[in-house]
Amino acid sequence: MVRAPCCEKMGLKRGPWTAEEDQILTNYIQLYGHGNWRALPKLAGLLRCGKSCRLRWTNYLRPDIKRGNFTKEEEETIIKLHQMLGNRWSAIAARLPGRTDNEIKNVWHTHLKKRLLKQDEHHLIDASKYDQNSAKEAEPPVNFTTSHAMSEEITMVPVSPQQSCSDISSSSATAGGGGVFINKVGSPENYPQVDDSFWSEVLSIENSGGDFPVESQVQFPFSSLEPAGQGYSSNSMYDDMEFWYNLLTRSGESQQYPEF
DNA sequence: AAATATCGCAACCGCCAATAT
DNA sequence: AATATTGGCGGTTGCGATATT
Repeated sequence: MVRAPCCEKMGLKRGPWTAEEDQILTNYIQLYGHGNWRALPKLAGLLRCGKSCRLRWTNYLRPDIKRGNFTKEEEETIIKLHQMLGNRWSAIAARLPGRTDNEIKNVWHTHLKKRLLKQDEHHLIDASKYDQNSAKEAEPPVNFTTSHAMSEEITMVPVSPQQSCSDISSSSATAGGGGVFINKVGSPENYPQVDDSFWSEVLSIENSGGDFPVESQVQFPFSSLEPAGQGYSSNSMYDDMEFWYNLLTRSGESQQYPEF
């Protein structure tokens, strides 16, 4: 099937919105809602395509949008959620009231990603200093961690043994050969791992019904994450987002995230 | 002061899943 | 069941503002 273009280019305006257009769109939606985005511009008297109207509304005009700079707490939340969820901006935005996926995506690309890269470089430098200083005394295990789980950029960063303890606790790590190694990023098995106590608690909840309401019980969205023989169904009744949010919030109760 | 580079953000594009017919 | 339509998402681009040379 050949999909019709989103909007006829002929005669429809593109580019930045004027204050007048904003006003028309806002007034119309406040009066009639936005049942059908495709029909909306015609009904409202706007020379825009429906997609453009929807984007303008959801990213800018919606009354519940929080404007202004992101707080430190919001930035940290984005970083943590990005570690868990990768580039699922809408899922991240769902946990940041008043912030849009577009805004979060922009902040990530323009601020947070660069900041993390710089910090990774610092870690690299520190680690190399550590290696040089300690090489004469003993061979330290070469540890690696990454602060960009599931992102498009994979940065493998050697860390000192002391540092690795806290870092690895909230990252995806496997021990072996005298060192700790992070799994490759990008496949389900590389998603966040938490310690055994977390999983055993989850399993006990699942098996017993637990103290938590049904809605908040952790489910496994990926069959590859399911503990063997536990009888989990891959077609989870809850979506992935709920799973990761539960994982994040519950694991965060007892574990410290790495400092950024 | 002018030219150039970089940054930040709004908007667009193409794809896909969900829904309607 | 097949096809058409719509909404939503993530990636990318374009452009004005600001910094640097």
